[in-house]
Amino acid sequence: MGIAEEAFERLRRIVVEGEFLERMAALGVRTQLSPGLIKTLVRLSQSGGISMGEMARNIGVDPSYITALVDDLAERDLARREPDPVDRRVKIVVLTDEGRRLAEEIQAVLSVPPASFGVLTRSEMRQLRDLMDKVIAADPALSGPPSPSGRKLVDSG
Amino acid sequence: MGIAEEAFERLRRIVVEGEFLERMAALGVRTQLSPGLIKTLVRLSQSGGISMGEMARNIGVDPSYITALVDDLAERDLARREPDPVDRRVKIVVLTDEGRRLAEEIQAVLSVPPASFGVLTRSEMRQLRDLMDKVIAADPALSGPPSPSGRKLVDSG
DNA sequence: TATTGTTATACTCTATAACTATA
DNA sequence: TATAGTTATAGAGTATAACAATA
Repeated sequence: MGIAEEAFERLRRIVVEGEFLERMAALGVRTQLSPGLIKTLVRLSQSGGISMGEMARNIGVDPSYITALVDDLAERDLARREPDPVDRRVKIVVLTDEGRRLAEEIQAVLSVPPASFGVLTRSEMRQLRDLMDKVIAADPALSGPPSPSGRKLVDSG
Repeated sequence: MGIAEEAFERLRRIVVEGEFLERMAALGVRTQLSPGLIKTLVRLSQSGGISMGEMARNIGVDPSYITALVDDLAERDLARREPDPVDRRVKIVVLTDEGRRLAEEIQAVLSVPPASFGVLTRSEMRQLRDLMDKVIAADPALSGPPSPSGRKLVDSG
């Protein structure tokens, strides 16, 4: 196993096997939102208004399931459909104020590092963040910022 | 957002939003194994022989579902139940040779870093790995090695 | 004719409750 | 009586196929 593999294997274990998973589960319980709904909400808050189809490609599920997902969010008053001004087939999904608030709350929770991160010094954390930024910048699917600055799609599928 | 949050938020994005997810999906398609089965297989190869109940606690699902999971693995000749020598209620699940082979193959795939890791220099990758090791060592749920060296459970839940 | 979204439906994943065997 | 595992069943989560409206 090369160094890159070793490094990534650690990364993966920390995220998918560590304390983080429990936190996701707890988040689901507290918000009463399924993983799919949480993902949808977060992506919506990153893109600030995308069509049903874009969303389907974006989070990698079938369009018919987006209908169900958005129905669900709409029933909870977290999102709503708006007509596209130029193509009447298209519906744009936008977050309500409450949806945006909840999405931000969720993202905050997701960003809280596991307690074990406490062993790193500030300088090590900076190092880590900079390394991660370099990797993210090199991944076209990730390099769009999480702030609502516009598009950022897998799209080319 | 502090530096720790920034660092972890990047980590999380790389693993859960990047190329890695597609790879997991592709793995599922190729092996015809559901995420639950893959997780079970990998955990089994890490512990080399645990009871149904331990497994349920270990991967965090209901015991009844472990029955279904192991039934499925057994049908595919990837695992089998063996009687516990001291408690006749207990069944020990062990991988077959083919199961072990497949589990190793899966772990190898999971460890392949995304292409974007290529932007890191060797020294940066070493830095990254060492930082991750430090974090893992501080997380009691993670600090058991993935090699088949015995137990390693969440257990205290 | 092709595309966006929806509906109806079915299949997969997972949990709850009741049960059997053993302790 | 309590615990390990199983069975039967029900509920989420998600996809496929057929459809309506618009392009």
